[in-house]
Amino acid sequence: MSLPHAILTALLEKPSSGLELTRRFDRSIGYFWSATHQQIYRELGRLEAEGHIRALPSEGPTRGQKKAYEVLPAGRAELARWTAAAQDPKPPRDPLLLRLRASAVVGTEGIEADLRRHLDLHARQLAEYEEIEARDFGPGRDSAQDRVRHLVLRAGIDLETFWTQWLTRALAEFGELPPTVSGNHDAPSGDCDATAVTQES
Amino acid sequence: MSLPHAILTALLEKPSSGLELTRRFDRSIGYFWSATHQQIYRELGRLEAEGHIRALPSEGPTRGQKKAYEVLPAGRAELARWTAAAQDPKPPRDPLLLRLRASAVVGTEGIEADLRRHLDLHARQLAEYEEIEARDFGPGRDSAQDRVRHLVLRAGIDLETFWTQWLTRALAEFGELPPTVSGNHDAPSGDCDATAVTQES
DNA sequence: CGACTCATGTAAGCTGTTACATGATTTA
DNA sequence: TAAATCATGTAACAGCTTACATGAGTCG
Repeated sequence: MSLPHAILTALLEKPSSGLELTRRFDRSIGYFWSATHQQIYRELGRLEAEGHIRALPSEGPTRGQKKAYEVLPAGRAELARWTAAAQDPKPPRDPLLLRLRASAVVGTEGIEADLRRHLDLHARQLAEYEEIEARDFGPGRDSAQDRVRHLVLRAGIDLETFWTQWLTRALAEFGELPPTVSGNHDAPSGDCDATAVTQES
Repeated sequence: MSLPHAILTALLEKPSSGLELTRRFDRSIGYFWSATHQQIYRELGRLEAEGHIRALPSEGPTRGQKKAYEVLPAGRAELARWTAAAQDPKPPRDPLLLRLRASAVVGTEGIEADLRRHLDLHARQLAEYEEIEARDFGPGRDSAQDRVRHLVLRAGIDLETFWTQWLTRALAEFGELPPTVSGNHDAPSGDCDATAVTQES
């Protein structure tokens, strides 16, 4: 149940229409919670029905006409409640790590190129975050709001740093691997239970 | 489309019944792709219908009776295809970062305790991973399979390290924050557009 | 007017979650 | 034989993704 609260946060920062929200989710908020316009329109409808937001007055037909929303007191209260409520962290769901694990069984053929591509993408994202940090969080500026926001940005920077470092290490490891681990199509898969995470405990 | 491939990987490592798979997903594989038994049974049914796996022969009724599966050649081929295929990384979806961002707007009241709890949980997970590393990846052991698996474990360790460090930093920051950022219930929310990630670009 | 873009929406399908149901096996 | 546990499932629902539909304004 995070999307409605992401929208409430965005609307508190600045009342917006559905499309404006969509664009903002492509940038700042979307860095930690992405959403498509279909999701956003549906959720806006629900939030309005629940009395958490309301459409700013505007005449004219409902189709094709911009419709901006603002947060009502009930919406702000709900957001504060949700923010303070305990929530367990969920285990990450990462297809790339899954693929790597699978490649230990079916062969690493082909995955290396994608690791390189991911490294490039994460490096770009890291650069973008660092640019934002330099621009928006220079010296001075340390209201409580700024510091909390800087903390969120730091998480983004540190996460991208982790990925670039890990992927670099992975590619180095691949360079040292015998050219093809694959080809073991019906190979000694019997004893692979002696090992690791990767394996059970 | 990752769950079926996670299951194929698990079954290649060791043919199993649904419940056995569920237990293995609670441990090793689940560290990067969790799944409940309902998901697993449904997916096993589909994989069997598609001819990717088959139930190992066993007489008797279908209910309440253990039913083990093994991967067929078509399943192995599909897994190899999926592993090698390019896939874009998806932006993380992290409720905690979302809540922190929301707390910059509605006040940090209450979230600090949960940050502490998360720090504790991540520290435990980190310790668990490091135990596995010490046990399963000591010196020696460097078959190609082992090295790939160690790489996956390293990702887990590095991720948990990131979280513990970031949460520690966040809590330190909170300690220095004025006791209550909250209370700005209808406060100067007008100019918060000058700032950050957190804000648009 | 025709094509294009902006803006809001509908519908279908898939994945993941929660709650419950049922048969088989063990144990007190 | 009653209760607990193991093992396999069913059903309903919520969230996310993809594809498509429709109206309104703009520009050639």
